[in-house]
Amino acid sequence: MQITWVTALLNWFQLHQRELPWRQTKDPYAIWVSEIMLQQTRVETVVPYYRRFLERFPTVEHLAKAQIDEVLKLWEGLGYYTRAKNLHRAAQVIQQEYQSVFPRSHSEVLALPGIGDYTAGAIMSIAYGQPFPAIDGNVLRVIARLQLVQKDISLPQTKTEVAAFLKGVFPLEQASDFTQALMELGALVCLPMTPKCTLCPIQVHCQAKQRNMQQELPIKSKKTLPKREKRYLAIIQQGDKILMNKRPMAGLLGGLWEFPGVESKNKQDFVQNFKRQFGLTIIPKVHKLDTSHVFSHRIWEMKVYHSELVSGEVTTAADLHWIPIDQLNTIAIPSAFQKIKDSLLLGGKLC
DNA sequence: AATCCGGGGTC
DNA sequence: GACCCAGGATT
Repeated sequence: MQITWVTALLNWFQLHQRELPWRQTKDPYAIWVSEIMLQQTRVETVVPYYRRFLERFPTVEHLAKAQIDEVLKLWEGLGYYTRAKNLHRAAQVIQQEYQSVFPRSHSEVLALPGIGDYTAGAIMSIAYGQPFPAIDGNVLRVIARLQLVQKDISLPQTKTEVAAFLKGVFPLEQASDFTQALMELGALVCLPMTPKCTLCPIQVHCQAKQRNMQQELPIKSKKTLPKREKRYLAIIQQGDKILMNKRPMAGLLGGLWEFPGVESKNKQDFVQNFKRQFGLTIIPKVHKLDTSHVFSHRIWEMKVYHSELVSGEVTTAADLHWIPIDQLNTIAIPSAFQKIKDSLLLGGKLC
């Protein structure tokens, strides 16, 4: 009996898997938290966030009763902040609908906010040992090469076909290891640009390698280029305090804090838009610094002005607060503004 | 099916 | 710079 590629992969995983904090548990809550953090985010980035999060919120109930602001603070710098909000909401659903016991069925897990096909499959297989495939970027790449999938992997249909293929080969007694092994192979060996085929445990089964097409696969359509946005920011100080705006919960960087700013063409436009957005009349005084921040679909080119507050009534659209400078580290500020915050802290009060 | 939603590592 | 990463929700 010839050894199957599934067995070869599982054997390789036993020998070469990394020691990761979420591999020391089968607690579905802990697995869930790790999978949400790992969405579009590298393992090394996640590890310290994961440890802090599980220490602060060791169970669903701890998370369910937390304030969203504290959850966002723990998520600060990790990005895709909707993940944190959905995690929090789902914890409350689990508390109320399931008496704080993490649901066991695929349909119930899939119905939780923030859990899609991938994460549902990952939880079902990794935590519960059930044969549901978890198809992420790693798995799509591995299978595209193994099976010579020459369709665009960003098409939903391609994912459906990969799911059907995986269901047909799923090892029923080792569902957890199989799911993790596929992703681990993609992360350590079957790399996007320069796959390490000589180290690959399933190289003899790989159709792409047989044809020397590893570099061409998978096929992925190009994403649209990010839009450039000119953004003017106001640093407004009164004594030891600085005026900060809490962004609306929905949308970009929702619920996080910013130095109040507006998209504007030029300095005059800045003052006008600022008045419209925040209800405050300001005079930009000192051009402190220029900085840019790249998002997936947007580039902010920011001009930062120390500004004088003249007058105004705060609009309901804004959520402005005077924050003591030594308490800036207690609110959730996204990476886009960290350079500005640092320059403020270094520069002291009168800059 | 297309678009929005972050941030950081790598080459 | 370009590419990618343990994707999901919305329209």
